[in-house]
Amino acid sequence: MHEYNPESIMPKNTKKGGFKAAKNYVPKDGRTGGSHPGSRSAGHRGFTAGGEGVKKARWTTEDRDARRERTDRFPRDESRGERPNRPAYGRDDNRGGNPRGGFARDDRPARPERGGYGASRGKDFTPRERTDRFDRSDRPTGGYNRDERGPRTGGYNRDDRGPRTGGYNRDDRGARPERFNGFNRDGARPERDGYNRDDRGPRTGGYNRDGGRPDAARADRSAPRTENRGESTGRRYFDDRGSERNFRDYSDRAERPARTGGYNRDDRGARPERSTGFTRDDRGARPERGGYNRDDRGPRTGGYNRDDRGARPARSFDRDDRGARGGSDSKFYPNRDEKPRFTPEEDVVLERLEAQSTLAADVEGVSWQDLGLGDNIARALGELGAPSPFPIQAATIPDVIAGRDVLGRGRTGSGKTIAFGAPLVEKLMENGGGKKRELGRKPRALILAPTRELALQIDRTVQPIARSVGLFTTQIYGGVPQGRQVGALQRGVDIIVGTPGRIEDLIEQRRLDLSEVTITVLDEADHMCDLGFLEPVQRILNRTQQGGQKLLFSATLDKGVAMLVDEFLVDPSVREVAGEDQASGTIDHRVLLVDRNDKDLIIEQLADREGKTLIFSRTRAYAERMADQLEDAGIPAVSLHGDLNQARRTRNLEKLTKGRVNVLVATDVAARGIHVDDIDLVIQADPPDEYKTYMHRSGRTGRAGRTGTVLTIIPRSRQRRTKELLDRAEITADFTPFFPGDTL
DNA sequence: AAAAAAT
Repeated sequence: MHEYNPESIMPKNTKKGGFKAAKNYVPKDGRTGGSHPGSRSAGHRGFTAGGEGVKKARWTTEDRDARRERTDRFPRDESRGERPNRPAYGRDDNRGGNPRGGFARDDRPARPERGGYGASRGKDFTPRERTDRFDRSDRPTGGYNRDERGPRTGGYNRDDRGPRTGGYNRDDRGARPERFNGFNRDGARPERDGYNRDDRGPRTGGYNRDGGRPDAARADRSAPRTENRGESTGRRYFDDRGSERNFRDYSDRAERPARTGGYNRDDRGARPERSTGFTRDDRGARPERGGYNRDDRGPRTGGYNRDDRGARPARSFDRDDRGARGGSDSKFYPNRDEKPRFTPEEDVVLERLEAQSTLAADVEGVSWQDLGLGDNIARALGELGAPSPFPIQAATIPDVIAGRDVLGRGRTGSGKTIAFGAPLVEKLMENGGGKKRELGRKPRALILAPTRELALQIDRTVQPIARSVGLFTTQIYGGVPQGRQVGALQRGVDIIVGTPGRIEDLIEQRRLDLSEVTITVLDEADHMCDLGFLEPVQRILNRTQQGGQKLLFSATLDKGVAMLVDEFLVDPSVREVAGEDQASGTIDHRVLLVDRNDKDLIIEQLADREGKTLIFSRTRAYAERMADQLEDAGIPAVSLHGDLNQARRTRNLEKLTKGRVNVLVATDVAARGIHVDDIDLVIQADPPDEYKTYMHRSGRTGRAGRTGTVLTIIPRSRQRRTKELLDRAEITADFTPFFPGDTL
C-alpha cells in the first residue's frame, strides 16, 4: 500500500505526482485525513476528503452522486484505470443502496465515514456495499439469510458435515456439493465445485490465504457471479482488508500455485518426517498431526484443499515431482531435504531443557536489585505492577545479565516478558554506554514474536522499562504503514520488537540493519521454530551480530527449538521453575461431549454470561461466523483472526481488554502470549490439534495465579484423541456429555 | 488451518 504520511512519503514516494490531486491532504503531522488513523491519507482506503469524519448511516442518492463526482476529480484513479469502472460497478444492483446498513457489528458502522472516501480505488467502494447483502452471507441479509441459517446451521451445514464424514470439516466441504441444502453456501456451491473450482484453482492456488477465502468466496457465490468473481472476493466479506487483500489474492495466486503453493504443501507432505525427526518425537504429538494430514488426505481425492491443487495446472505435476523433486525450486528452501539429519542431538537438548529448576520458595524476599537490575529499572517494574520478581524472572535474569544464552520455560502467565525484557535493558545499559542517543544509531536488541498483537503487547511492557534508562524501542510489524516504523529507525532506536515478515522486509529495503544487535529474544520460541517461521527466523538471526546473546522463551519450550539452539546458541542455560507446570495451575479443565448439531447453540449459551470469555475456533471463517451469531443472539462479541485488517484486529482485541465486549472469538492468532486481564472462561469451539496449542489457549485464563475455566467442546467421536492430547499436556479433565440448556 | 510482508 502506498503511504502518504509524511514520514514515509518524503523519502520514498516522491515521484507520485498524481498524489497532488488530493488537495486536502495536509502533510503536517501525518494525521490529517480525519479523526482516525485510517483516514490520514488520500491513498488510503479510509481517506476522507473533507477531513471530517462524517457519519452516515446510509448513502442517499445524492451522496452517491456527489461521491462519484468527487471521485472523478482524482486523476490518479484514471491513471489506474480503476475508477472508470467503479461507478458502473460499484453500484448496486446488488447492493441496494445501503452500504452498510446492515451491519450491527461495531466496526461496520464506522465505515461510512471512512469509506467516505476511499475515493481512489475502485475497490473501496465495492466491498462496502456489497457487504450488506451478499457477502456475509450470514449476516447481511440479516433477516433473511439468517433464517436460512438457522436451519442451516442447526440442521445443516454443519451438521451434515458432522455425520457426513466424521471426517470433517475439510472433507465435508469437498463433499458438500451434493448437498445443496445450505443456502448461502451451499446453494452456491454446486457451481463452485464444478466450476468455481476451476476458477479457483488458479485463483486460490495460494494456500494460506485461501484458507480463509473459500468461505468468503463461497458466500459470494450467491451474488451475481460475474461480478464477484472479479474483484472482490475477499473483500466483501472482510471488508477491511480491502484493496491490499485483493491485490494479494491475485498476485499471489498467480504465482503461488507454482511456487509457494507448491511449497507449503509439499513441505507439509514432507513434514512428518521432519517432525518425527525431532520436533516432537517424545510427545507422540505426531499422531495428531498425522491426524491432520490424514484428513486432508482422505478427501484428497475429492478433497477440498486438494482440489485446488487439482485445479492447479501444475499440480499433478508438482505432486509427482515431489518425490523426486527434492528441491527443484529450492532456492527458497534449499535445505529441506537435509533436515531429517537431526536426530540424536535433540536428546541432548532435551536433557538440558529439563536441567535447572529454580524453586519458587527460593525467590521469597528477593528484589530486582538482588538479581542485578539497576534502580531505575526496578522502579519502572514497580510502576508496571511488578514490585518484586516472579520465580521465572528470578530464575533467568541473573543468567541473562551474566551474558549467557538462556532458554526459559515458564508456564503461561508467569511473567516471561519481564524475565527477558528487564535484563535485556540492563545489558544494553552496560554495553551501550556512550552512543546512547546518537541519531540513527543501530538497534542493539531484537525481540521477535509470532503475532503482531504479541509484539505490540511485549513492546508495551518493555518500552517503559527501556525509557526508564533512556533507551528507545520501536515496533516493527506488518499490516500497518511502514512509514512510522522507518522514521523511528532513522531517528535511532535501541530495541526492536516485531514479527518476522516486516523485519525481513525492512532489512531488504535496507532500512533496518541488525548488524549491531547483540541480544536477540525469541518469544514463543518453539512456535517460531514451526514450519513457516523457522526459515525467516534463521535468516533474521543470521543478520544479527555473530555470537550475540540469544534468549529463547516459551511456556512449551521443547526439543523443537533444537535447530536454532544448535545453530545459534552457545552453551545455553536452561531455566524453569520447579513444580510450575501448566497442570499445577489454577485452571479448571473440562471437556464437553456434544452433538454437532447442538454445538453452536451450546456455545452461545455458554458465552452468555458475565465475565470475559475467549472462544477459540480453528478457522477464520468460523470465528467470524460465531461472532456474528453471538451478536445476533444479543451477546456483544468481536472476532480476532488473520482475515481482519490490523486496525480491526487491534481494535477488537482492545474492546475485550477494555471490557466493551465480554466475548472474543479468535483463531489461534490469540492462542499465544496475549494477555487480557480477567478472562475467566476459555471455550474451545474446535479442539486443538496439538497439545501445545491446548496449553497456550488455556493459558489465556488463569493468569498470574487467578482462577479460570477451560471448556473444550468435542463430538464424541473425538473423545479418544482428546484424551491422548490431554495426557501429553499432562492435564486432567472431566469428560461430560452436554446438551443445550445444561449448565456447568 | 493459522500465522507472518507488500506490491
